[in-house]
Amino acid sequence: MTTEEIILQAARKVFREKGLEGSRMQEIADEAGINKALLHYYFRSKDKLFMKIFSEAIQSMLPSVRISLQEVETLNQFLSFFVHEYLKLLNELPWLPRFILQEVNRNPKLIKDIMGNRELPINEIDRLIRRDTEKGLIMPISAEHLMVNVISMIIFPFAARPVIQTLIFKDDEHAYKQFLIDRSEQITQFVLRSISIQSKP
Amino acid sequence: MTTEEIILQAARKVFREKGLEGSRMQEIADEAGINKALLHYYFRSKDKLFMKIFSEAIQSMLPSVRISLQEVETLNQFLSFFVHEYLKLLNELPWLPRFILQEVNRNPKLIKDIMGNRELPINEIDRLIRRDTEKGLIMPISAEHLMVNVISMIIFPFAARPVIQTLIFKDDEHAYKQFLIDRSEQITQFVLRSISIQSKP
DNA sequence: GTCTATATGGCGATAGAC
DNA sequence: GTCTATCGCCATATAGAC
Repeated sequence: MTTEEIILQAARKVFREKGLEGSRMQEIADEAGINKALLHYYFRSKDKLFMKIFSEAIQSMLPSVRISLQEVETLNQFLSFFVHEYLKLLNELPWLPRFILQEVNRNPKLIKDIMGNRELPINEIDRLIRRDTEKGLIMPISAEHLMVNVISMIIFPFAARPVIQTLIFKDDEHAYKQFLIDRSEQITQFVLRSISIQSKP
Repeated sequence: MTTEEIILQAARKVFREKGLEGSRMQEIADEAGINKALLHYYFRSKDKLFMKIFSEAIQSMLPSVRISLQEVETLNQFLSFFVHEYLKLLNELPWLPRFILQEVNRNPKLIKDIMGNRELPINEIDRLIRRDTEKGLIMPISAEHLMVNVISMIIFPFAARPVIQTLIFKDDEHAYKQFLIDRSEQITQFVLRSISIQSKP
């Protein structure tokens, strides 16, 4: 492994845990087992090194919605797929929402700089909704509110884990882990029940 | 207004926007129109001043759930009330979720120190659910998942405003404000449709 | 490329005059 | 109580030997 890659790995770990302002170049150097000056030799400044790590994170946070939209027939299929895939990602990278929100809130320009032209294909989702509404499969609903609802339920428990764990689970870590395991199933059911036209006994 | 209150007001503004590590004592002093040394005269240290501001914020974030639980007959009533009251609070203090999450994620001990024994009355909500389930009014659902769903949908658009505004609303601020106005109605409908037993044409 | 040593600046905090 | 001046520390960044 090259020195550059060793530095990046150390920087990832430290920046994730402490953010830009909370991290020290010395700590990154220690983590990488090298000297502080080498960091500047490879990346010129702390800000430049941070931006490398941060844009990596943003990239992995933008899920392949487009792909899933193309493979899908109904809104229900799309939503099940979206929830499942997104939660799979977050279970592998549970620190992602915290890291991104922390830095973006401190410096909102970061989003535009990095995300560039990416955005959620609201129009296509809206088309799916209307098609299924006309077929009598689902109730009409605003695409924006629907997607914000779904995304909120997926991400928030990761973004606010310490608060939720204390406030709702009385700091029972095991209960919280089980909660996260059930989450995919629970969100999907919750959303589909809300938009579906049902007639249950 | 006393000097102490002037300082507190300046500190609120600066800490809210930049967090503990992002704020400078000099900036607070400038904002208050006084000298840096006076801050230390009144509050000894930056940390002590910050904790004053932060615990204020936490207190206002804990809504009067208990009160609304006592005034309520059915789960539907409770949820409508809860969503409405919470969003009313956040519309007055939209910076609250960002501020709290930012600091809590950096230092998770803060929650326990400040919130002390407070927690969401999950057991009472669970009792409400079971009562209405037996009456055939609603479907059975986990109280934890239900409340996390509701809280997520309420808070997340405030906690992640910059991201959502860019990703979903293409930075159209007017559209985002209208979205927030509709939010209370939309969340309530979304939740009640999901848990209710319906038979619609 | 990698190190040691040092420059440079900024910040929290304190001393002490008024 | 409020100010000016300054201490002491720590963090980023650079100079320069190897």
